[in-house]
Amino acid sequence: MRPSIKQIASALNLSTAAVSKALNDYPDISLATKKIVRSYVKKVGYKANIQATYLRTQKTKTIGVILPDLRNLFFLEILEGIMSQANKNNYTVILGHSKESEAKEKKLIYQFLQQKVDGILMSLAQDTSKFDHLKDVIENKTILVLFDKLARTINCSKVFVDDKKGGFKATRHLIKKGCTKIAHFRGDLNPQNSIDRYLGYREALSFHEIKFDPNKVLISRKGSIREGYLLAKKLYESGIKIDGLFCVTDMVALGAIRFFKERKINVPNDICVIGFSKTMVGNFVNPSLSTVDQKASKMGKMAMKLFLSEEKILKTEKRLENQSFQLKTKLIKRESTSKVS
Amino acid sequence: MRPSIKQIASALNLSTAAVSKALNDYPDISLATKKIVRSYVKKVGYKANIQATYLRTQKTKTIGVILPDLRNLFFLEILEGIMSQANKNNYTVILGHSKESEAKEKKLIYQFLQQKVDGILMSLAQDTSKFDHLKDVIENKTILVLFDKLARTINCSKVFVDDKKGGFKATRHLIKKGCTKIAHFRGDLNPQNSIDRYLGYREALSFHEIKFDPNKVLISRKGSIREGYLLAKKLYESGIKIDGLFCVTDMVALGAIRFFKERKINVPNDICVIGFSKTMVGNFVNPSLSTVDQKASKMGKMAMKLFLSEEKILKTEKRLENQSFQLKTKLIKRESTSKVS
DNA sequence: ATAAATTACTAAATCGTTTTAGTTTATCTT
DNA sequence: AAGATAAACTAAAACGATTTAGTAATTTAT
Repeated sequence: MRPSIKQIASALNLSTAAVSKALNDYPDISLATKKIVRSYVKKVGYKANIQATYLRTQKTKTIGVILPDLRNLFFLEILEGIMSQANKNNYTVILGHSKESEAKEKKLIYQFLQQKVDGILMSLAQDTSKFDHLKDVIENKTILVLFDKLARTINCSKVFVDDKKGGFKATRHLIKKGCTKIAHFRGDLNPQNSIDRYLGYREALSFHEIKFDPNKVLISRKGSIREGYLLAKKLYESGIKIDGLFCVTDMVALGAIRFFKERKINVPNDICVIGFSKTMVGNFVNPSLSTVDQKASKMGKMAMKLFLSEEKILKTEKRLENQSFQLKTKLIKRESTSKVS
Repeated sequence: MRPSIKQIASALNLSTAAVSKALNDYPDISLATKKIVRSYVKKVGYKANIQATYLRTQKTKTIGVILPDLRNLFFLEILEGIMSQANKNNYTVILGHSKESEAKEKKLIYQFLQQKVDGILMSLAQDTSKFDHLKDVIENKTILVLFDKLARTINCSKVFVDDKKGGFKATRHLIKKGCTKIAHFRGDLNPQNSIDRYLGYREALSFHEIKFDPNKVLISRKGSIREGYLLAKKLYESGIKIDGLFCVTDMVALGAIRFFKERKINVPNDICVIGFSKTMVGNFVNPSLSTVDQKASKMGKMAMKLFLSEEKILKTEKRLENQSFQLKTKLIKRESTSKVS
């Protein structure tokens, strides 16, 4: 077992206070003593007990991260971004998996608050509609940073992508490729992201004076490959002709492409397809999938940075002060839209 | 802020001891008092401060998980398995990302020990060659469970897959499909997994009386798509003819397939290709990739279960007692080997 | 009726730190 | 030389729980 401060103190004939102060570089300890303490501590491999430290300082140097879907590479890249920053700043990361459920999300938040994390970084679950648990976080003087799926009305730090602009870019790209009959498989009505992507789609159409046709917009609730397949089938069987398709996620796009392949409809020559999110898979499929990069890793990094800056303010001014950061999307052109127009 | 036991005690005109005992169901507290305490606690939403509890009990109800690669879906499924079990048993999960580096792995372990986790569940980094840090875990009376990439010499609980049998199954599958000139892109010489898969490959060959040809075995160090591509190219340009290929990972297989496509070599008709791991991507590519399922999610669950059982033993008998669990692999037949033989 | 046993608590120590308020010794003023 | 100042510590309380040992009050046994 590792020694405690008490044992170190008695070994060096000092008080525990002196040892603690030496380690925390207090000015009322002589340099000589500090050196003795430091070298001894190094020798025996002492590390402060975090739990004990917390009890006095109320700081755990720990953050909680809640992700709605662990099988989604987008969130994993965000996680990677958060972790690399956390590591750099010596923070420990507690992970929670809400599985897109509001109830689980709530439970995790209370677990994290009980663990006395210094902050919670999270993306909301698909079906989260009430925000009381988020308010509780703030009331507990715990820093809250939302990323990707967020609640506009909650007063906390936020990192998000310009989904509308992203939807605009994706659609414009299809138009530039010569598509004129462009369908959109949008996400559910609830999270702002899918609404914004849809709005970007509409804006691009009207900007290029293409008439909007509500029959060309279908809703994907779960954003799965299977749903993409079924929506493509539904559209095809309804007899509506299209030459371009913008999907709310890469998964939906992959499903649609699978259907088109089965019907010998050539992508991109007959129909150009573009997704959203830059999931890793998009690069391996055939044809490779054009998409809109949400800069997941950067999003994670920014989330952690916002936390750190808020933590700094909290330390000195004893109040939470949040800020938002909007990331720019980037169009990724690949084979699924590589038609020569 | 949440109330402490002290505040609850004074509100109910009891001692802190009585409240604590009531909450922990001690027999020397009357049922009446227990009921009063419990209902009051529920009303004000009291939760024990974990850090304070730890200081006395030395139990944090926290485990640390170290993964070598966050972008690898295999590990993420394991993580998912661990997390679901952890959640069910009210354990908190601290996540660490070693990025396949021994140094990072070491640092994480010491961080986790400092956090006083009850156990560490991990898969070793690619370049881990010394195991002193693992021994330190055990010496600290912290439970250690290794999964997937493990160290045979370390005396701790282990969950692993029968890689040799898996390699055997994959190779036998190719043979059954009529392949006779079967190449193998094996992993590095270091982790046991790739050695075992290779041994399975050899065993299947000799079992079916196919002569082993060392020229048909190439080494992939990083297991990346790019490497798979380059190895396929190298083999092709060396003039060695093959009709079957077993790759150490799905990624390597995808790279190889990409090369074959470029050269208009048909998979599976000219060459059957099979990977290993059942990465999610394999299902989306064209042709879909045959592979060997390592049951990642189950592996995670088992790892957590081994931890829990060890924890139980530790509690009563004050000593670590470990056990191992070997998972069976499962052959996944898909298009990349669907040749009619 | 009195001693013994049981019930239902409380006091206080403890876990490992940090930090406030002293305290001792040495040094500086004047 | 006496008081003020500074330097370098120490004692002890505090954080929020748990737990051991002890103590009243009540019940049981003889």
